[in-house]
Amino acid sequence: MNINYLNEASQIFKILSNETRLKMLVNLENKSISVNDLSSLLNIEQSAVSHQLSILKKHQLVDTDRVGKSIYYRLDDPHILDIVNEAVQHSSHVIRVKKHGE
Amino acid sequence: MNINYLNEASQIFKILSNETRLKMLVNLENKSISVNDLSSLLNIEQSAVSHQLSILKKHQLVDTDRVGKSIYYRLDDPHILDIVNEAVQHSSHVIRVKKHGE
DNA sequence: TGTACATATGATATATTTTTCATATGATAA
DNA sequence: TTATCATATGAAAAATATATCATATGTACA
Repeated sequence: MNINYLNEASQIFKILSNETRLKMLVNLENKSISVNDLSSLLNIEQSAVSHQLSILKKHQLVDTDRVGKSIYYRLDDPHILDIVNEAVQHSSHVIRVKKHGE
Repeated sequence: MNINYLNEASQIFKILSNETRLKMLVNLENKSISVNDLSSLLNIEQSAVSHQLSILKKHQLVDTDRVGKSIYYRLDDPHILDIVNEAVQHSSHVIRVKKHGE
């Protein structure tokens, strides 16, 4: 394991450690969504959504396009979802093991 | 993407979002290490090490064996390193792209 | 131009994490 | 046994992250 990137890796995990941001990324998997739409979709107020999106954008996980008055967000780096997937699989596995004592 | 596990996934990412804990997991990849040894290895005081290890243990990423007076920690779920690896690869890729504008 | 809509941003409040300090617990060996 | 070493733990302090509120910015359209 290349230990030099552990600091960067921890940054990535920090970004992914927030359920709201995860939901955003997953929802953006195959389409762009405007800030307002994300806000109502996730049931989180606009300002909070903007703040979180700015974090994702700062770290180049998403990028934006303006369409009229709206800003549409889209994944900038779909590979990030592979990491999310690994974690989801890990979770579902752990939960299965707990339930059935495999 | 199975959206039901996003909460659990965010928990995992929360654990992995701390560089100290990442270093611990990576160092434990192929051997057990005592608390004291981890403390001097990572240059972090014993109490802080114990606190972090207890988090890892609570989430079943590590487990312990007592040897004499020492407690040795070992990975309980090596699969977690696959997730770390994905993130490390992501980081090194992003950094390469930044440097060379691939 | 001015009004409304969509989003961003800064400051502050709130919540969560991490470290530190003091001390407890548990095992070994004299 | 008791002195010492190794680790754990609880409480408080320090550091970070997140949400909220007020308001600024930018665009479209009457």
